[in-house]
Amino acid sequence: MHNLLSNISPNFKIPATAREALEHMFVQKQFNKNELLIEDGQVCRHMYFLEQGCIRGFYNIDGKDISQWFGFENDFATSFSSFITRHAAKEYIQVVEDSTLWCISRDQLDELLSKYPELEKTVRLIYEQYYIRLEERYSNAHFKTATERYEDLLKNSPHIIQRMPLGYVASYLGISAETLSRIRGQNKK
Amino acid sequence: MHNLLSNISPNFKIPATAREALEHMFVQKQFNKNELLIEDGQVCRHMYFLEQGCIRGFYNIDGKDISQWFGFENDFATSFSSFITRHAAKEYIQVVEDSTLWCISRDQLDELLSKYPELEKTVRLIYEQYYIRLEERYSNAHFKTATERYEDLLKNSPHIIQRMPLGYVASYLGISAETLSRIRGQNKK
DNA sequence: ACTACTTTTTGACTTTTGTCAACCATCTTC
DNA sequence: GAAGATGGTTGACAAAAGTCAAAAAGTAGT
Repeated sequence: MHNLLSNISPNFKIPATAREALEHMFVQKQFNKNELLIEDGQVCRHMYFLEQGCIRGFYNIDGKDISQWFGFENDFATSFSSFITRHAAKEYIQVVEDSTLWCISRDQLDELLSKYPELEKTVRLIYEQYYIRLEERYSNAHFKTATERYEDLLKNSPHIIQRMPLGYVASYLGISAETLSRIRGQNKK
Repeated sequence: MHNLLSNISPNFKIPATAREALEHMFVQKQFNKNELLIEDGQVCRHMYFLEQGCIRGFYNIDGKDISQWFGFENDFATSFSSFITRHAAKEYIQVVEDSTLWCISRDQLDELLSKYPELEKTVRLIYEQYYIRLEERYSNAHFKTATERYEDLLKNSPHIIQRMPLGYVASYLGISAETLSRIRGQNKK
């Protein structure tokens, strides 16, 4: 549990009262490459915190999969809208490298928040950070060309390019794998 | 103030203790068509609640403006990342129809939340809703063609098409005004 | 080290969308 | 009610990216 608390804490204060409960509710689990944490059609009942490894969320559209987001060490991840609304998810979550994750169920999180309302603020601040990230991603996708999007990613999130297969990155950028391969080829010269 | 409370309340409970303070802190203001609530480079210090009218957030890229979001009656709106981080905004907020807005400053909101921590949960729930909306918007933009995106918008948010000029809608969908005009022409047949 | 499998690259061609320019229709305003 | 704005439409052409197919490179697993 060390990692979770030590990695949330630098940015967000966790009230001492809630620390212990938090430690008890998150459970550490090990997953192997290519395992699916959730599938399209299931309700996503867990929130994950990545201690080690990486995962991705993706949609399946007409047999093609399209990466939606990537998660690395110290990120929280879940199929957010399913987790919150308790409706069936439209996405899959796949383990990309063998990973060590901490899990908490929606019910436990609710319990935690109602017992320790002083955690609400921590959660709000985390949400703010994730909202801003998503907004940034959205606006980049909006007004940049494929090449610019790739170069931005290379500059701002090189770990994505280093650790995720090209095909995953291509759909994340909203382009075909062939186009990404060509862009990358161009860039080397 | 009636509208704000009555329109938040159906979805979110506002603790009675905080009601009055909330009413005092939001100030009603009137804005005219084409006024800018904030400009690129300024810090956005206010959060707005739309009682009547509509507004949009847009980026200016190489002299072109690109709509980022639209706000209508009973929406909250601000240049979120600037409001939260207190850094300069990268976007403009423009009043599209003459509008009646309720405003609260960041400092007042902070004050409100520290005096009435029971509001944290309300804010968290509002954030969840907005996050899910943005995620939906993002994924649609990601894997649908221009025509599908237009048809989705027509189905799910016809008010946008009815109340926003075609040029604003086009950049919101990530396509040129000409392409949108052609799609719309096709659809009529 | 060899096969089987997956991922990436390359080439030829097609489709989609963008750009530029002209044109038309309102709507405002003096 | 004429003169500008503003917003929307249309056409011709150009550019960007997608598709299909095949080759090449990389990665396991035995």
